[in-house]
Amino acid sequence: MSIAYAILGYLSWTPLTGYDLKKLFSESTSMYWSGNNNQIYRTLVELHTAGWVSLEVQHRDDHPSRKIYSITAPGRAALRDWVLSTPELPYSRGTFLVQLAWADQLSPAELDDLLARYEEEVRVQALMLREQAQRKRAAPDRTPREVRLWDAIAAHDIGFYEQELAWVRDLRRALAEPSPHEDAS
Amino acid sequence: MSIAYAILGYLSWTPLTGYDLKKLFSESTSMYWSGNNNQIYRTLVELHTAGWVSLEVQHRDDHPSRKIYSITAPGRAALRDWVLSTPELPYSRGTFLVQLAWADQLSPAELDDLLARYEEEVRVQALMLREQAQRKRAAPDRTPREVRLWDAIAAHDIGFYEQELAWVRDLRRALAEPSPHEDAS
DNA sequence: CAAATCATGTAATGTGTTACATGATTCG
DNA sequence: CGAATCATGTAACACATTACATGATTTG
Repeated sequence: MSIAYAILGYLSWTPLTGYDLKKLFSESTSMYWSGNNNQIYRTLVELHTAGWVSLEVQHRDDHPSRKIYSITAPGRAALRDWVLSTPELPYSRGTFLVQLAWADQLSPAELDDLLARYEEEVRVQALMLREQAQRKRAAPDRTPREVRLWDAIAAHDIGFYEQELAWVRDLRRALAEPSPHEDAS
Repeated sequence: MSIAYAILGYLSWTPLTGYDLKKLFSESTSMYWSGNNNQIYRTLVELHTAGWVSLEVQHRDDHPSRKIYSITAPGRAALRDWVLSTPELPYSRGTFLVQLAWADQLSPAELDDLLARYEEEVRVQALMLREQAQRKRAAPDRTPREVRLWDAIAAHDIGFYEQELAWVRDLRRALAEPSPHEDAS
């Protein structure tokens, strides 16, 4: 899809500068683009030429001037169309599964160590997200349903890492036991 | 990381051509690169200049000639190092959560319809993977532990979509109920 | 006064996909 | 004989990240 609609989404709340958007993206896990400005500034230019955002340049002596972007009516319509468009399947990615695929060359101890390191990373991440979700409980001027949706999004992220944690723990437990059926009659 | 180690991994089993690798990648969900050849052929050249693979060109009159790649000793060492390297956190991605973030502009019916369409897509995918996992139960000449690892990888994929399914069903159920705390005293 | 933050952007590079191009062989 | 598969590769483009560049303001 591209970052364009995520930017339109934020602008549908309130006008923002490129720098504001950059911060929003780097703070959010679900809006996963890593707060890199190349894409943001380029996309804002594209959105502007498409007529989906308008901009007001704020010249200020003593201050660097800011470009404040606002969503336009066509922009709102485009956002709405996109939100209603057929959703795509999500996917889970990480190099770890690829590492694991070729991990049979490792000794049992090495393999368990690898899994333990992974488990620890995932555990910390899950914990972090859970805490963060509680801290962020300040709903500004959003509707109750919107708050619910954002809560569901946060819960999704947490669930993902908790599922990952359960999976790796299961695997470690299974590998610790003697291999099944190996001495089949 | 890049596709390079996945290629080395496959070659650690048996020598293969670029075309073979292309098929392997497009068949596998966990080896997620979509079987596109640009990357594969380019990477094979890079691996060759790095000395991690060797190639034998099979000229055959009447047939298109094939380049058969084999892993070298340094290639095996590099693969082993990489497998032992610090695993990275996985991430779940999909545009759907971004759509959902701005879905409060929809009517309740539109929103539920969107969620229903997503649920259906995810349900089908989970089913497909579950069936596929059962069909693929033929272990060639792999060790029992390796079979276990690959089973775990398949289970991971299935678990991901089943978790997704449970999440979207929960959300639909929650949204069907009257909003909680809305008339807080 | 040094470091962090505000605010804009460009350059280089990496990663990934689709489509194009070529030509032989095999299978229905 | 037409379509699928084998087998190689290139071109164009989309998406993403890191690093660079500039310069003012605020904060410790």
